[in-house]
Amino acid sequence: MMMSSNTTSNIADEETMTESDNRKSFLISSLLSAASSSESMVETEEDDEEEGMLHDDDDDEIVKELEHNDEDEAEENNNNNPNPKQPIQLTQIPHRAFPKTSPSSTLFPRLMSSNDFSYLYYLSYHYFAMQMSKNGQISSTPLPLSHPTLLNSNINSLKKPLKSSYPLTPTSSSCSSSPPSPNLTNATTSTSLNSSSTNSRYQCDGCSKSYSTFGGLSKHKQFHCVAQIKKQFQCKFCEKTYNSLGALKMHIRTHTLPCKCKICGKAFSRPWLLQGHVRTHTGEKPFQCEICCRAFADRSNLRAHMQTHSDIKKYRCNNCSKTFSRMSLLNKHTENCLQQQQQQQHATTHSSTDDCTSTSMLVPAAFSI
DNA sequence: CTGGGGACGGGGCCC
DNA sequence: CGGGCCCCGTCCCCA
Repeated sequence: MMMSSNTTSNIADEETMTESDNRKSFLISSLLSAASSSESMVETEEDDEEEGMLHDDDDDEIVKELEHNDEDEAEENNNNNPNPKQPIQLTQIPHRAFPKTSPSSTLFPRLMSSNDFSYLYYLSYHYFAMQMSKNGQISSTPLPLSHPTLLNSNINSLKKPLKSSYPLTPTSSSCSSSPPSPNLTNATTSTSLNSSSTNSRYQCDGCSKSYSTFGGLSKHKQFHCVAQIKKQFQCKFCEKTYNSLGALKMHIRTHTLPCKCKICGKAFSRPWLLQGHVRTHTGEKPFQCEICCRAFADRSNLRAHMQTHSDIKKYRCNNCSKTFSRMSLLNKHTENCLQQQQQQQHATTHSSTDDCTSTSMLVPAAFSI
């Protein structure tokens, strides 16, 4: 069994690596194609705010608890943006780098690992800087952290000290030539701003990192601030985290189990699970096998049953080519088959290298065909 | 031990 | 955004 899980994880790792490469290639191509349009690739501050305010009007009690601070932060974001029509022309461009409706948006939630986001944001920001440079608004060369504008800033006046070691340089100075004016009249905001007249900073209240622009802060909150992301999408009942609020809500149902059977009182996470359970009481079996006319209450069970009518079953042992209707049967078989194989190998040779054969053991026939 | 069925969980997609 | 549904998967039980 251990070997089975190991081989499975090996395969999964390989697939993950290739998927990761493909995603990066996809992202790069997306960015390059978007670069062909002068308005592309630039996320607006409005977009940042919009995505930062994911759940303002959410009336789900549980989610409210999870996000009880978000509304305040969102409001603060609004206050931090005193003049939406401020100079950064990019704010008027109603375009997001990764449109929600594009195929990339369906891929996007899978990219929520910190590495992917860092990579993604780095590329998008690079293009952002290039566009700004083309427009003559900023220098395309990021200022080093030792730039005089930073050295001269009164770091001590910050609510918390600026951590200059923060890896992503876009926060440091690239847009500092024309930052939107921080709302110094807002009490909450003003406490997190640098009082320096020329280097007002926007500070993340989650991790204390500060930024020269509101956009930089928004980007940080959206993509990099672990505290923010974790708070937005982590389940309060367990350690699971999700890339979207909808996925989190769906998961939370597995804890709250809102659907209860009126007959036996058993609770389920979703209505259709309850519906299937009720069939165990009523005896209803709406799914019938077209071959033997046997009826089933569960479609998945019918599907598994259909495998019994087929000579070629879905899951195949790559070692002995025997096929199975279910993965669990294949796993059981694999254990024994692997042990037999190892015994044979041990008997014939003292070679201990059997990784390759074991790796192919768990590949389902559906994937190997 | 093997094969199959029953019951159920959970992520994702579609409307 | 939520509900319904699909699909894949697991666990348990039994013949």
